[in-house]
Amino acid sequence: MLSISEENYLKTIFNLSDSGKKQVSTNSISKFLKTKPSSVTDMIKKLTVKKLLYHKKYKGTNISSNGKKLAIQIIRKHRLWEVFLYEKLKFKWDEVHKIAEELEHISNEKLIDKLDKYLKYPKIDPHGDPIPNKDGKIDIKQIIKLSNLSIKDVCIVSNVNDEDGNLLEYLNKIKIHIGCKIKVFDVIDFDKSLEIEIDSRNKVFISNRVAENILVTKIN
Amino acid sequence: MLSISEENYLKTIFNLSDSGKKQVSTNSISKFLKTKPSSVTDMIKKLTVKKLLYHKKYKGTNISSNGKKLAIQIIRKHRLWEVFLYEKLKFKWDEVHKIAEELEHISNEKLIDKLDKYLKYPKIDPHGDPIPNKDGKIDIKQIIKLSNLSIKDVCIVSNVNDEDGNLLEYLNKIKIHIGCKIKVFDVIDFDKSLEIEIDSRNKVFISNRVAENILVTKIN
DNA sequence: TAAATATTTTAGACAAATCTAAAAATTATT
DNA sequence: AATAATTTTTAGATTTGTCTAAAATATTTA
Repeated sequence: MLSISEENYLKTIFNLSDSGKKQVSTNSISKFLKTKPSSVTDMIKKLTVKKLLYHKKYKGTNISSNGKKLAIQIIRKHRLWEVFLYEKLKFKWDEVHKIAEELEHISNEKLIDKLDKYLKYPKIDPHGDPIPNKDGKIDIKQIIKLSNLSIKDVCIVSNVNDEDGNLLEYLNKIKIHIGCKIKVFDVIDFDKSLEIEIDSRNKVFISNRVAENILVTKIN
Repeated sequence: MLSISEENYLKTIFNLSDSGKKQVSTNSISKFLKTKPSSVTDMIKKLTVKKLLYHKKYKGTNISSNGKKLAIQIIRKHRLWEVFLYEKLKFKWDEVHKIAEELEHISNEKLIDKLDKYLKYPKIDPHGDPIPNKDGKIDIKQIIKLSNLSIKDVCIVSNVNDEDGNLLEYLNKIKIHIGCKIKVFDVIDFDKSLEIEIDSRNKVFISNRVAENILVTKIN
């Protein structure tokens, strides 16, 4: 069993290391967690003894495969709770993270399994981030243009072309933002414009030109 | 803001004092929380400084009105989470307490308000205990005989006459147990027998004699 | 490459929540 | 009422996670 502090360090190191690929510096961890570098060194020592990290003095830290497994399970819990808060309790997209930071440390495997089932095994959280399954497997999210989707496809907006102020203004008006869910209702053959529904609420038509500037991840 | 430990002590003292009526001994707290009496003394000192308890050396502890308010809010959170776990996640009646012990310490007022709304403002938890409302008010639960209810009444079993083994065996067979929900579908004029539905599942008839030996709290 | 700067670690301190052992106060027993 | 038993408190120690200040190491710059 890990303490809440240990879990937070592990999760941070996993994230900062780009899912375990890169080394992480003591300073970057301390900046992210708003603790002092000396506290980070202490915790790194502890987690290294527990074989969750690799560490060589002055050389940065790597997460071990055991550490990775644990970190992924914490992230899984975090994202499942986010879905619950957003979909069931109707929290705003930007309110869920803070609360999920607390809920993610509740440790009860059955609870998470049942929550997962209750939410119908969601693949992504309200921010569009993928939810690892029980075995820690993460569906690689492939980012594609909204214009590439077909009828009945559902996706989450992961990015928009932010070079054009007019486009941003327009997207804001029709309430398309990063993290929102879009369902394609129709693709008009004539001009490849799309009839879409945004966040299960407003249905609008958008031109192919606009759809090309919205990057999404498919979720069905 | 209270720590998890402080919250647990406060809740325990509130419960052991019979909702703030009686004095609580150091030993009884230590027995309940499985800590040493010396640890209890330390915590009592701390909570007394915070004006949540009254305490005179060697004379036992009383909860203050501020302490009572906080304790009731913790109990509210606990019981609302129990309803969520039981009704939505389909946990068993006897599994919810342990998990709610963790969830009750999540501190976010909006979360509890939204959870309350989502659960449709339940008045009792799966054990039949009343859920305080946002203002800390608790509907006094009046324990009556099941035989006193009328058509469409809904209740929670709070007690059964356990002097008769045959009765217990029968109740077990038709799955009536403490904490289960019973809806009265019909009252037969002829012999005052009842047609009831148990836990939204099995519908059965029971005699007036049986209904007189089941104590319940009305919840509608 | 030597000096300056930045990063990381060590050493020692502190607060919170617990513990053990012993002292003080209360309650029960003879 | 004196003694025994129990309860409660105090005193001092321990663990966890943090901190500051200083030392050690690494990196950058002139």
